[in-house]
Amino acid sequence: MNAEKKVALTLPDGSVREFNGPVTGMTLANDIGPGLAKAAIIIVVDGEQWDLSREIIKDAHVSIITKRDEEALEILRHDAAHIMAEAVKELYPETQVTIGPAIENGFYYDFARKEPFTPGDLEVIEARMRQIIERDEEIIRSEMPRDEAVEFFKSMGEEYKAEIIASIPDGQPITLYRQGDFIDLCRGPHLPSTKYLGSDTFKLLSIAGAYWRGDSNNEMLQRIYGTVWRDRKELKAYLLRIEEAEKRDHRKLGREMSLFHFQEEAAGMPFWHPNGWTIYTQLEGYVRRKQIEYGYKEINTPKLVDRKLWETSGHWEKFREHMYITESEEQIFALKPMNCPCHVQVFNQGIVSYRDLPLRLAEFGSCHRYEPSGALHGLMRVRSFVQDDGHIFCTKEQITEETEIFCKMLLDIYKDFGFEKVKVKFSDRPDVRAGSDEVWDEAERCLIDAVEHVGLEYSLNPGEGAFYGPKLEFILTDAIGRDWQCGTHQVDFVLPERLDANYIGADNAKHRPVMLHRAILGSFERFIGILIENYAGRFPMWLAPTQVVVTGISSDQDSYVEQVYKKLMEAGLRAEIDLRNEKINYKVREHSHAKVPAIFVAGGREAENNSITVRRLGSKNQETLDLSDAINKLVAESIEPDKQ
RNA sequence: GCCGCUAUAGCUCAGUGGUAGAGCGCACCCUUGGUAAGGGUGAGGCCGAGAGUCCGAUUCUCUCUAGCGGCACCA
Repeated sequence: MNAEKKVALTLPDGSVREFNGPVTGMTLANDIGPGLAKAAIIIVVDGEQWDLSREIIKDAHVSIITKRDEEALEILRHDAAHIMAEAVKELYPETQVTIGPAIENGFYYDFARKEPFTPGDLEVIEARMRQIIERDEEIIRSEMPRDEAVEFFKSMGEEYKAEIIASIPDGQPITLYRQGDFIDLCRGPHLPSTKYLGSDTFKLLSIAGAYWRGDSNNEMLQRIYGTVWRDRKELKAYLLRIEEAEKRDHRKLGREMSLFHFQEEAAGMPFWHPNGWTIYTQLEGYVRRKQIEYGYKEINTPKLVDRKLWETSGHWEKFREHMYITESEEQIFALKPMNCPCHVQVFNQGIVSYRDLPLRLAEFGSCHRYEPSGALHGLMRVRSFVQDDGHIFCTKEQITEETEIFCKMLLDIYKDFGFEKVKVKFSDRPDVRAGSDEVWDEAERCLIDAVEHVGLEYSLNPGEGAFYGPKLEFILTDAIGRDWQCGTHQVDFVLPERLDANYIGADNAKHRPVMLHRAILGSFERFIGILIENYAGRFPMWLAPTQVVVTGISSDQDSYVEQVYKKLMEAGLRAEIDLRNEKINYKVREHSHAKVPAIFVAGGREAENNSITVRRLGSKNQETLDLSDAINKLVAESIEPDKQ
């Protein structure tokens, strides 16, 4: 013992524990207390996560991580992936394992196997995982020289693993983890044994295809997704959360509320029903007013444009496979996939003076793009859509201010839908780009300055800018915590050049304007999809397709109900009348399911004294009001947020 | 586009090698009922499209189309 070097470990509270020689995390935990030893899963040694069984041979700052710690979930999820791989290898030995990381809410593992996995297999695999957990297999770390490791996995028929090892840079140790008969290449760290993963804290969710190494040129593997939590309660809560999200699915609500539909003959192109179109036109009117407020001029440009323009703009070369092309009298046209070239055409009419800049042109531009069939997803990814598109033509000196104004406008609009939290991603120059470094330096600086001025925090997307300029992406968070990238703001030095846009400067010479491409909603289709899910179909009064339904208790009140309906319509409300021969219970139930925000009920009493009983969606309370008061209240509530 | 699954009434779904069924919705009748389903009767289907096997296909096989879960894509 004395021959060994002493090891002093500093704990997070600053206290130091000394040991006569190398010590494992588990020994340390036991030394501190048996409770901790039981709860411990890994140890952080000088900022690096280590297995508890690994010997610490020199002085270090350490902290023991238990199941309760934030980092624990990732470890548990990663281990679940290994346990699943072990189960799959036991059940289907012909399967090759590839990679299986922890991800948000869970994990996946990609397998190479001819036979497809079925949903039934998931249950079998899950049952075997529980057995492996019960076996409480010790998870043992070891290192192996790289060539030996390659040979080792090759000899087991694990070609993919061998390929991964071969691609690990020289000098990095190859670590293996063994649990039972299963050995996997892994960076670690792992739990001390399989039992640390609770047998009722995980669930396998789905099977999906995934390309080897994420490259569509490679073969497709089978991916199994699972979710893992600290305990049974957290798991149940998560599964409930998935269910709740499914209830909000805009495709389901779109059908139930008759907002829109899709059909085979126009895949990816929505057919808007009266209810959905009401939401759409309300939204459009709102954005139109906002655009006027922020100094835009609205225009409208052709949907079908000759190929020559797309050749000049560069789209024919870069974007052709996404464009719908048609021919008429030997002329080739394309449905516009973007509005920018047309906006430059408007800018180019007549002569623009520097005094006219910045010129802000907006269009609710109807675009078509041929999206890959597998990408289509309800309203969220469509082939025909309308952008709240805008292009600002300005001088380089105006970029910062214009960007600032745009950020303020975007925040202003998002706030009206309850989206208070907005994240910003800044994408700077890509490797392949147009324009000099000086121009990029300046443009990037302008965007950052603007974002900082309005007090937004941003994260960097290195090299993700467009080839024609840097960009900002704006991400909102919906009512159930999901992020959606909607807004975008891009600097473009190239298109004005290609389409020969100029203005006359104070020096009486021609100059090239800068173009800023920008959108706030992105597309109306997608934004409405997001709104449907955000509100769970319960739209605020100003957007609700039907704002109020008026109905009677019995047919004796029919004529009064008709009077009320007439007054509601005269007040400009989107009202419906329900004179069906049904009981009030039935009608309340049905209109509640339809998510109508207000139900006006008239019985004998109300008809008698010119009042109405109001029931609001989501509440069982009823309130009887004087009819004109009730109508005034609804009218007030229906005012669009920008008019309040 | 790729892998897997799915396609039956307006919706949700059951079912069968001998051309179909439920619930809800819809229509009509009875019921006039005070806030989340009153009762009865009835009408609805080329079982996604095309081809093949078979005496016979909604059912089995293949192709296509669309949808779903992912992957890739989102310039």
